[in-house]
Amino acid sequence: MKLSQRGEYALRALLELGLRYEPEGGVVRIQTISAAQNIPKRFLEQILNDLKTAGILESRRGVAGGYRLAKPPELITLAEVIRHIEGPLAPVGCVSEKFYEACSCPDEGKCGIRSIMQDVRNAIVKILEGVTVAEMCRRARSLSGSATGLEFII
Amino acid sequence: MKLSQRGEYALRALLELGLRYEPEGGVVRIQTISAAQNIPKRFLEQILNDLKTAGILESRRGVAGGYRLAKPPELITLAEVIRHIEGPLAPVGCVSEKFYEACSCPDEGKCGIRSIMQDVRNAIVKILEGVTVAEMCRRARSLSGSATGLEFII
DNA sequence: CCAATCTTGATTCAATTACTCGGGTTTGTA
DNA sequence: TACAAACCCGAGTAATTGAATCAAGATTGG
Repeated sequence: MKLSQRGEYALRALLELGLRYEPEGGVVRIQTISAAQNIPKRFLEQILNDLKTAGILESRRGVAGGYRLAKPPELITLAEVIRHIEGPLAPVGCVSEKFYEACSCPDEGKCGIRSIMQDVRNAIVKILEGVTVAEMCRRARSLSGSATGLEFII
Repeated sequence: MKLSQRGEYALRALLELGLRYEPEGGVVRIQTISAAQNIPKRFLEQILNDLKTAGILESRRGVAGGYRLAKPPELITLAEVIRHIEGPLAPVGCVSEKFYEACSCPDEGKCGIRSIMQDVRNAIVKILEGVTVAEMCRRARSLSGSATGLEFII
């Protein structure tokens, strides 16, 4: 029932990019994110690239290069991110909407477990589809009791 | 975010034992559960034994041996079962009540992700602590539209 | 040109998962 | 008292996944 390290790093990177996001703003270097969020740089490289192919991030190469959100943080849901990095949100394949997989039980239609896992899936999806990167940033700011959460970094 | 095969098998076995449970009833053979639920027998052996050490099942050895629930199905929650087989219900270690683990983020107290994962954990726990083996059996019976769900087996 | 940066694909290493096996111990029955 | 049917227990193993790491290559600003 756990999020992988990779998934957690992805969220942390997006939080960082969200906090630094401005509509017409620039790009943030991998190195910066890696240092701020304590994520192994080479591993983060992979993850950001992966988020880029998902259309969640965009990048600029070369000497002033880096990454930024490909769309406003209000439009990126955590469900979308986790689904791309981890796969299904559902605890068992047979209740997944986006990644359905049959299970080996005698009759899926009469499975008491399935019916419960359905509920679990719905609860998880409801939360993660309702929370955006913007909301995540809002919570981070409010917890740190500051305006941007970057006072000690800038 | 997924339940392991082992965890799923454990639930399926408990469903089977729940459907066959009577307060002063007898014991069910591994072979029977394995056949009914389509679970590799040797693997199931391990799992049932594990559930036994957790106090969820009890067993009888010898020629008329087998397993049964160690307590009435109304008293066995899915949360208890999954926690014993899988570990934490929480999607990240830093929001787990029973299996807390620090994460590598810069400040756990100010982490926007943590606050959201807290919500996810609570939603999952609320469901799984509220559902018992008895409820799982009730759902299975109601889905199969029969009294016991075992008409074709007995 | 060159140095900083992203890009890409391969590779490594360890842990976990999902089983499988061989032999042990217990127990009801004949 | 055999004996066979069951559970018990500890290893072992093959495949997969997870978490990085590495080495070049391509792009860009100055």
